[in-house]
Amino acid sequence: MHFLHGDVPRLAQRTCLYTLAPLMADQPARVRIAPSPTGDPHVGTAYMALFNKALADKTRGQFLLRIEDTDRTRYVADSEKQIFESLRWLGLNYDEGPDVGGPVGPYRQSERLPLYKEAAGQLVASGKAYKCFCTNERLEALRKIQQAEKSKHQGYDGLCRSLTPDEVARNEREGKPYVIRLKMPREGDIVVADKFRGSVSFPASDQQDAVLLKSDGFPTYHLANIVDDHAMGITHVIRAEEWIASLPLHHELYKAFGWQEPVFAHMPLLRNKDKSKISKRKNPTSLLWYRDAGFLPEALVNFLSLMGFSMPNDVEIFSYDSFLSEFSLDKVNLGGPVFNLEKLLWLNGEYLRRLAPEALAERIYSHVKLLMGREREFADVPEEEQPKDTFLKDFEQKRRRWSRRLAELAPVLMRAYEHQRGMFLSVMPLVTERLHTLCEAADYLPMFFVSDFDLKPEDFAGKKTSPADAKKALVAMREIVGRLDFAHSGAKETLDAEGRTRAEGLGLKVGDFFAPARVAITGARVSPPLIESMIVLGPSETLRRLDRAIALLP
RNA sequence: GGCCCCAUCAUCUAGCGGUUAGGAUAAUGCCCUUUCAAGGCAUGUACGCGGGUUCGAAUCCCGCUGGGGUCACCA
Repeated sequence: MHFLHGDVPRLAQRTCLYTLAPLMADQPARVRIAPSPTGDPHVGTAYMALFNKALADKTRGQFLLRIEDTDRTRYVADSEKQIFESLRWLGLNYDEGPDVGGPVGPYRQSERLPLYKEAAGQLVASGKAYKCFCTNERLEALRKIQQAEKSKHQGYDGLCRSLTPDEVARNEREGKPYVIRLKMPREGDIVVADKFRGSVSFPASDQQDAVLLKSDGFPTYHLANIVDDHAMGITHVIRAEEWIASLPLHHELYKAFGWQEPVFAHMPLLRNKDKSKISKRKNPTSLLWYRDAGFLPEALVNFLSLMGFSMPNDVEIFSYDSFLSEFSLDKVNLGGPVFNLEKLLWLNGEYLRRLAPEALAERIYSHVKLLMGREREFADVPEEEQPKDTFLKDFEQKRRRWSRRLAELAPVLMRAYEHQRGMFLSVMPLVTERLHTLCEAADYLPMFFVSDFDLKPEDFAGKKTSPADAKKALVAMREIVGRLDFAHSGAKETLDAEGRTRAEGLGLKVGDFFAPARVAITGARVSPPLIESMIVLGPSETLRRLDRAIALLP
């Protein structure tokens, strides 16, 4: 028998959790996300929303949205609305929330202020918390000293904890502002359960008496969070790993109130390329960015579910429903996943390619509509504001250019979709496999609806071919096209075969023969397939473009 | 720095004591090809290190190292 080290108690705890787990899995879970309306809706919020919602759906429970707007200094007016919209865009709908209501509302913390005040008062009355009159100056000075001394204990020293009732009363009479702090234990370890980790232990001596109620009467996150989670019947708190450090405080708060603590499950943090916590400077973090760039919501959700979770049999492309059928909290991988935009781009392309022409056309139409009138937003940005990462910088530049083009052409493209539906649909097969994002359609779609290319003779010359060669090829091509029956089912093969014959006759490589026509027809060297494009455009437009190019060349 | 978390290819990951360590993205090469894609095929690349436990460790334990998070009257 070997009973070594300290692993016996830990094992015992794990065993205990595991035996409880199956029982709990069948209970409907009430879960929530609690974002703050302080800026653009964050990709991390969507990530947490996904895993929370999955647990709710899996257990036939409820998923709620609560707005944590207790910080008046960081409040951003539009933010809340954008959170609603982004979650809806992603299909991560919530059962209860500020804009949909529910039985335990209000779902906005600024509307629940009396609750927190009362809760804090209750703790003061029961001796679990106390009023602290320390000034900001004192706190700052304290912090400075602690840092200078590299003191083991960082944080509030608990001075006001020992104030007599008389002193408290006098301070209050004098109108001194105060905060309410929780009395944290000072000895021993604080051990808290975490669904993924078994348990996490913190030395109590490292803890400080945290502020629960600010001097402006607003609660801190910690107080509001616990009061609301309890009042709203939250059973599982699935949140980001950055919250582990406040686990002891939350645990002590539940204890102080005498409430049952929810199951905590701390998910890994999404990371930048350098492994640091995902951030605006190093990665697009705004959900609005992903929508504007033309990512499909289902692809983004799929991608997010790949962060820390994987399906059986190496399946990587799957719907939310199939994700759900396999989902389980204990399949979550705890290593911090790097958010890899390149892979998301690939995945989005996969989704795009699986869309039927009608569906793709509709998505492109909606996307163009979304960008309409927003040209100025997509103006080039100065070098110093561009991302440092070369891949991202490059993509961002292209994305701005694409978005600008789509925004400019929005009226034309929307009219085309509405009034030339057949033509619009027949273009879809030609662009679909070239797309990774919807905005990339800017490179392939417009040529079918506008022909104002600004071309010069040099544009028709190749590496080894002259404008004169180009002219010869174009004239030959015009001849072929002029005779071609566009309506015939074999038109493509005919044109291809005749083109090859003529190329040989002219002593040109097949590629060099078709290249000038490509420029003439599509306005670019890189384009959708030439012959198919001509067929979609029809004989008169094709000839018009060829003639114009021929006229342009000497 | 204190405390806490984490650790399989460059990246996302499979693996839960016995595998030629699998898949995907990216990269490279070839094929297909009128451009660009998409697609097909192929190649290289990983169990951080050191101790245990065991007949046998990527898998279990400990230590180290590395990375990350957190140390507010912000969330």
